[in-house]
Amino acid sequence: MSNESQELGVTESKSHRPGEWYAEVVQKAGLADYAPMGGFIVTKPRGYALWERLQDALDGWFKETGVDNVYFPMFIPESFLEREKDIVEGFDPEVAWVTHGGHDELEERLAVRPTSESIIAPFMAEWTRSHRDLPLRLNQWCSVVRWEATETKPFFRTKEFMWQEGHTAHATDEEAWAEVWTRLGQYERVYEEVLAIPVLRGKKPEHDKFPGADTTTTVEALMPDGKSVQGGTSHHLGQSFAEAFDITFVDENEDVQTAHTTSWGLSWRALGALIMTHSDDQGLVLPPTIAPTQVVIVPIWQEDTKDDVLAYAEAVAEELEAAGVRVDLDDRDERNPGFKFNEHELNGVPVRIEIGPNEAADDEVTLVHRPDNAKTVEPREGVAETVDEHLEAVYDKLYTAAETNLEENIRTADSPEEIMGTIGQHGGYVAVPWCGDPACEEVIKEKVAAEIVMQPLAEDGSEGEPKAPEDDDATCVICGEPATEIAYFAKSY
RNA sequence: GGGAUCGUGGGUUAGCUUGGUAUACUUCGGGCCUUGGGUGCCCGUGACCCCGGUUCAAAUCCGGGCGAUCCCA
Repeated sequence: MSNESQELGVTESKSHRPGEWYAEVVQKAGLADYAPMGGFIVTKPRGYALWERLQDALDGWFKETGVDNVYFPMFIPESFLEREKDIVEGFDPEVAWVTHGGHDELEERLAVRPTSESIIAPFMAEWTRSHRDLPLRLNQWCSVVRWEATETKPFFRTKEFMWQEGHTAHATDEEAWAEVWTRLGQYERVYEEVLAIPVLRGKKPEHDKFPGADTTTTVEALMPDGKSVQGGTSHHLGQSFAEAFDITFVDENEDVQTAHTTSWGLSWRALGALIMTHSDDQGLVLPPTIAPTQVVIVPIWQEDTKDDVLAYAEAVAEELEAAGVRVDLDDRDERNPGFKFNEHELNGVPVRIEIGPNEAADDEVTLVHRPDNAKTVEPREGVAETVDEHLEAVYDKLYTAAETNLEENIRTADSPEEIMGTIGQHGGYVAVPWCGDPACEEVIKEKVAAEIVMQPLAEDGSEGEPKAPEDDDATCVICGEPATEIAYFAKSY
């Protein structure tokens, strides 16, 4: 930075102080502000635009695969919430309650939804009469509130957060499983194809499932500081919700059957992962897939070249726009190019095109990649195609870097001490054979605040069995009993 | 759940130890200058987180709250 007193950009270091750095990027790149109440944020236009792109992608895939959008009230009567006991117990400590309407106390208090199973399920029950009504696939885009006392972080953990929650009912267990895998696959896809973040897919250990679920599956992303983020979850709810809320149907043989249900959700925590994964000490870095502006053109002129340069730049902008590129021509007169470079870097525009008298004279454009400042001079001819190639190259750079980080940070261990030592030293995942006893996890958790975040699955299309260790005689690294499962330990957000 | 640090114009910050008129940069508005990495000049707007206490007097000292960040469980 040429002038230390000008702190328009990011001043914190990602590697040394990730917490402060993250907070600064979020604010200075104009993604969000802190709200007056602790734990809430105000999502600004550029931040919300990211959410909208993610939403567009997922929503399109949902609709292609038989899901209809709906909207249920944000308030849930207490009596509804109580119908599924695991939900009550699971969410009780973090439910926000409405007790008054105007000046009058309500007869029955209303929960601000922490999740909507208990208000959607009764309606699914009403709407499901025969096997012909199934499968029933509903989704809603909304916010939910979980009044956690723990420390909050914009997008990663806020008391109110935006998400989508899908709720489905099926005639058979197999169909419900197929649903669980479809949605988990779509979550994996949104991370890998839109956010440029590779993920691990697996299941949560039994004691860490969604309240009331039979199985909770998850995609986990590894952050550069070595902590794991639960990127999205897809739950097989078995028949417990269907029983509690009476979701039954008459089958082909005129017998009454209980449905099998699923639910699945992905929140704006995905944006937290996005920001954390790719951004650097210059500010935000975004993959072109999700960047509100994919290309910024910065014209560089002298007094006598201004008209020519601008005309040339405008023509390039128009051509790109016509080709469907989200392009912005930054022709502000009151800023010099250096200022603009810095500003667009802070905001995470993936590709910059510099156009000055030299480019205009030689029928060229200069392209610069945001992640690594790689500079290329390309011919003006066919600029739209060239830009597409560069956008793809930027995506690949980001994905490859994240993939390398993930691959290099999955380790193994032969003892509890080694698990703790490895996580303490490197962070990341430590994969070990595990007997399945939560007490063994507790041993690690107490000492280093790392837990089992994920267990790889035996195979897709299965019923969520965890993958077994390759060695048939494997023993639990912690207690020495026979181990039939593999567990990934990590610190988590 | 426990501990630590911090809170001054929109952003960054000086002042706080030793109480007395609040410093500068930047942004923003206006004017001039002109442009290959935060350019230069002039003018203007704009702040002591909240509540209470001590005091003639509080940004400063004390207590409580709220908020932020970090560390540990």
